[in-house]
Amino acid sequence: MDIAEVAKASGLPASTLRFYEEKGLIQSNGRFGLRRLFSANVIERLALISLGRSAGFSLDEIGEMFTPEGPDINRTLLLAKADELDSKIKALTSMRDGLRHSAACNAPNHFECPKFLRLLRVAGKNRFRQANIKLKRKVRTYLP
Amino acid sequence: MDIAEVAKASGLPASTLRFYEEKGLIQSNGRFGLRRLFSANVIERLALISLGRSAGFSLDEIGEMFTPEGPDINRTLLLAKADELDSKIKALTSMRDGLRHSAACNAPNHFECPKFLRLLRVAGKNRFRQANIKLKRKVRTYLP
DNA sequence: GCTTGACTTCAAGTTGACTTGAGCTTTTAT
DNA sequence: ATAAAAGCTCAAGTCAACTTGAAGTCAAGC
Repeated sequence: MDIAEVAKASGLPASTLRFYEEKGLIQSNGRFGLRRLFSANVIERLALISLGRSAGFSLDEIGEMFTPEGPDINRTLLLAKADELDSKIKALTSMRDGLRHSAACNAPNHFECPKFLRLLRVAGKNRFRQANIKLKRKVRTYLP
Repeated sequence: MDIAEVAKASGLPASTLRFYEEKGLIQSNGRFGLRRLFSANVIERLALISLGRSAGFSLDEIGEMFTPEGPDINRTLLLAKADELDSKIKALTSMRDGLRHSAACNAPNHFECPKFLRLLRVAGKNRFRQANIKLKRKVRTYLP
């Protein structure tokens, strides 16, 4: 397949495909003149990348999942990611419930609605930041 | 409360709190000298912001949820966001299942495991990009 | 009364994930 | 045979969400 076909099939712009190739997330298997040639299985790989992105993983993290550094390290990493997703799913679910409730609720302000506040507090229990932000943030110096 | 107390209670650095205030996501209610004073309810608001961020909303989107432009527009927006979250939850769930399966599976490569590929295809059905990326991306010129 | 340390502002820097543009080459349609 | 369309590379630009740094202010403790 040439890059335009991959773009069409995956829904990603060609520039993104070149960028992903440069990052090592996908491979082209040869050239026709200058032009990259891709094999069909790149589509599945791109689907997985999109899925991972939408789940909040960084491209680097997705890359790690593809290239197991050792058999056990990889397994452990995958399970850790799965657990991370679990708490993300919980947060999303309470966010969703909160939004639905807010839409139905006739309190003047969501912050005055006890149901909303309860959802907020429940959700706050498994609080976390986005993975890629968490990783790069240094130890804070604002606390004693 | 002064900014350090808010930082401690919310887990966010003071610089972020100033940044959020500048963006209009939170308000300080007065000053003591130069120093901002916050009322205690800012903590709940920050919890909601963190929750929204972890659910993948941009700060601008979160801001929109706070400031209803009209009573109905707001309600519709909230429900739309809730639906968006629903498909996000589905994607995360299949991603999580895929990861857990991969960790347990002994196929040499996840792409050779039919169970994994099936999960991938199911997840691909409700494919989407991250909201903030989707919003800024122009109409693509790569397709005919 | 002066130092200290927590605060302030404002501008500039950073990071991840792409996109855009310039300038070139190659394929394809006429 | 030639021009348009599609690819290519490589550098630079963009955007959101913060962070960092410099330079100043101010209340509190000694």
